[in-house]
Amino acid sequence: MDPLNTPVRLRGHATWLLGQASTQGHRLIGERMHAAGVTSRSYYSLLVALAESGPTSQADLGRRIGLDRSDVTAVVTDLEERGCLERTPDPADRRRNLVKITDSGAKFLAELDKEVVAAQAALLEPLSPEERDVLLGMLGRIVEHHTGLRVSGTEER
Amino acid sequence: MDPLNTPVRLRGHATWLLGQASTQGHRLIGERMHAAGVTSRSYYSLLVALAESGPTSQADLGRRIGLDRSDVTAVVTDLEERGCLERTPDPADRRRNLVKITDSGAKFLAELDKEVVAAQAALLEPLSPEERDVLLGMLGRIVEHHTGLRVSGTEER
DNA sequence: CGACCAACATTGGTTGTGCCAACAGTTGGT
DNA sequence: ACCAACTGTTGGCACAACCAATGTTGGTCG
Repeated sequence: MDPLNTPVRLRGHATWLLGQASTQGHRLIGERMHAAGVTSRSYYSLLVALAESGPTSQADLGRRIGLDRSDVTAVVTDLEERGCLERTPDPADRRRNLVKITDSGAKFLAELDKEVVAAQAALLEPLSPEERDVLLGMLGRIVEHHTGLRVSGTEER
Repeated sequence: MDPLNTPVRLRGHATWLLGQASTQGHRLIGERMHAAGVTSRSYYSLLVALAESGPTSQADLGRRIGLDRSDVTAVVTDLEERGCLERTPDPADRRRNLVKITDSGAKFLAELDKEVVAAQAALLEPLSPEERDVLLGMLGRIVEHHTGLRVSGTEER
């Protein structure tokens, strides 16, 4: 695109700016993810959710990261083939699969995490540390307002 | 998704927050656009670009709003059938189509504009007017830094 | 002048992602 | 015994972004 001639009226809209900024962020993350051998951002989300709360069902994982059950199946299958997680039938509830992260998976997640953190820094580069906090706080409030999500950093009393 | 159990590590990342906020914005705009009889956001962008700078070629329009030439063709065709714009071969350069907005198109754009502006307000509702300015300013700097775009509000000297 | 390359609009196709529908197996409650 | 709800899986749809090939026209350079 020709950045210098973007219509003025568009550039002032929050939705447009958010979309552009989000695209840049996804681009930065996508590049680094791809270099680490992963095509989709869902892989990272799922591993994070898995590491944060022990063995769970696939449906639960999907609900937590906002991924459809069907898509969870694909990601889990792929990550299982890579040895990043184990998928075993839950003896207590035979509908479920108990998904557990492996040591190899944890190492892989650490790799991805480094890339993701680096991408954040690259994206926010033009902002000072204080400004970054302000930005994250405001974005958190917006997301919280529209989704009911309790974003961290809101417990200031 | 289950907003209450989103992994903490995800919620703190700027890319995740930006993605969520951007999604909310697109949802709000999408709903209102759909109510106004339009399916894609590109329609609005294209009309804005067209209104802002007289008759132009399709390629130019596409470059300005970041839309592929092929997609521009589809949108222009549809908008032409609705009577929102006129597409005539450029006598000076017979490769091009001269695209010009019509009165009816300008009226339609005004309608869409109302919806878009309302969507901005809805999205930023939890922020004070001053905070909105700060947010837009910071987002502008991020976009500017990663795309080379000169976002309005940066000419402070 | 002719040869060549760049730009234009159009058609058609590919990819990635989110979402929905149906299915069989399972659980818990009434 | 029945029924509603849940689980994992497969398959498909819709939409946006993007890419490739085509026929045409403009401009440039030898």
